[in-house]
Amino acid sequence: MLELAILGTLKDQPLHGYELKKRLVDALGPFSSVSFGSLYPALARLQRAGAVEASEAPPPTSAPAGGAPIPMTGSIAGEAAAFRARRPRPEPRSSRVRKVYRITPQGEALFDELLAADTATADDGRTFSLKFAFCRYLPPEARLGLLERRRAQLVERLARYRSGGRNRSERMDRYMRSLVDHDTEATERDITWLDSLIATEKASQTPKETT
Amino acid sequence: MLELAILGTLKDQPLHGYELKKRLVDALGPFSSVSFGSLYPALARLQRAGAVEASEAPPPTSAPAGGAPIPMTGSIAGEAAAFRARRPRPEPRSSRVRKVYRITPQGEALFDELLAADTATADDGRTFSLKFAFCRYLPPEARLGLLERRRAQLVERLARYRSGGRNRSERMDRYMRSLVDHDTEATERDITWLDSLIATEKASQTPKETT
DNA sequence: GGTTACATGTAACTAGTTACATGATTAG
DNA sequence: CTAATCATGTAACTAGTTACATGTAACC
Repeated sequence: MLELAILGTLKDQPLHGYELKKRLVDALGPFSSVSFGSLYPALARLQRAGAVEASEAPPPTSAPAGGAPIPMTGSIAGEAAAFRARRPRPEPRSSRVRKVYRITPQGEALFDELLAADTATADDGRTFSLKFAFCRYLPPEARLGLLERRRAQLVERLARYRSGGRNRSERMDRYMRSLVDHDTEATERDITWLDSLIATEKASQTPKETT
Repeated sequence: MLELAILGTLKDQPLHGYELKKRLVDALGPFSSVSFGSLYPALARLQRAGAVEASEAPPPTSAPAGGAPIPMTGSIAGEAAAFRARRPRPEPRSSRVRKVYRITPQGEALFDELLAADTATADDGRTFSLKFAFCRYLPPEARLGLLERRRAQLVERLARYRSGGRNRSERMDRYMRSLVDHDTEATERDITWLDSLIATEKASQTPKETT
C-alpha cells in the first residue's frame, strides 16, 4: 500500500524522498505511517519496476522556471517563514544530491491497478482510507464500487457482532462490553457516512432525469 | 500482540489451538485477526519460553469431571445444536491428538508485562483495543494510565490535524476533506468515550469522601 | 564550533499473511 | 464413500519497523 501512496503523491508533482515522506506524513499520516527505512527501498523498487524515474537534481542555480517543480525542502510556512524572510534568502536552500522522482506512464498504470484492486483480505480500514483519499482518480463507477464494498464489509461485521453475541456476552466483562458497544456505534456511523457518500455519487452520476 | 491475546484467553481456561483460534476470532475478531499460520508458531514460541505448557490430550473417554475444562470443539450452539440433539450424541466429539495449552506462572508474568508495556510507537488503535479488552487484569492505576495515554495520543492527533491544516487543505479535494472530517469526528468521539471511562475509573478508585 | 535540519540509504528485526502438506473423524 | 469439519503444522511471502551509517548545509 505504500507504493500506492507514493505513486498517488507523485502524480501531483515530482518530489525527492525526504520531501515525499513529509507529504505522506502530513497528508495521510493518520491512515498510514511511513519511515525512511521503508520509503527508500520502496522508491528503489518502483524505480526498478519502471514506475518512477529518478533524476539527480543539482542545485537549481538558475531560478526554477515554471512554478517550482522542485519544492524547496519545505518549512517555508508559518512563523518560521516570516522570521527568515527578513533576509533576502540568498538561494532557495540550494540543495545537494537529492534524487527527484517522477512518475512514469507505467507508474500511472500501476497506480490505477493498485487503486482498483479488490483487496478482499486483511482490510483494516487503512487500506480503504488510503484508496478513498485518492479516489478522485477513479472512474465514477469504480468509485461507487469501492464505497459499496466497504459498506458491505462493515455491515457484515455488525452482523457477526450480533449473531455471535449470545454465548459471548456471558464471558465479557464491562470493559469488553463497553469496547464492543463503542466499536459498534463507530461502525454504524461509518456506514451512515458511506451511505451519504454513495448517495452523492449516485446523484452526480445520474443527473439525467429531472422530471 | 498475538502473544498477549493468546495468554489473555488462556488465563480463563486451557484450550487447544483450533478452539483458541475460534475464541480469538469471535471475541477479538474486529481488533486483531489471527490465522493458523501465525497462531501455531506463536504457541510454539510461548511454549519454548515456558509461558505455556502443552499436554497431549487423549480423548476424554470418561466423562470430563469438573465442568468441562476442555471445550468440546465448539459449535454446540444455535440451530446446529437443536439438530444434533435429536440423537443422544454418543460422546462429546471424542477428540484426537489435540494439544491442550495451559498458561504457566511465567506466562502470567509475561502477560502482565505485555499488558503494562508502554507501546509508544506504531499504536494503530488495535493495540489499545486489545489491551483494553483485558484491562480487568490491570491494577486500577495502570488501567487509568492506559486510558490516559490513549487519550493523549488522540488529542495530539487532533492537534496535528488542525495545526498542519492550513497549507494542506488547499491540495485536498472533497473526498480527502470528507475523509479527514469523518476521521476527526470519530477521534473526538473516541476521546469523549475515554473521558467517560476515565471518570468512572476515578470514581471507583476514590469512593472515600462521601460528605 | 556545536546543534539542528536536510538527505539517502542498509541491516536486522517484527509481526503478521496465504498457500501448502498432512491426516483423523464424522455426517450423510 | 465422500465431503466437511477438526486439527496441527511448515514455507514462502508481505509489509512494514527501528537502529545504524554517512554526510552536507545552515543557524546562531
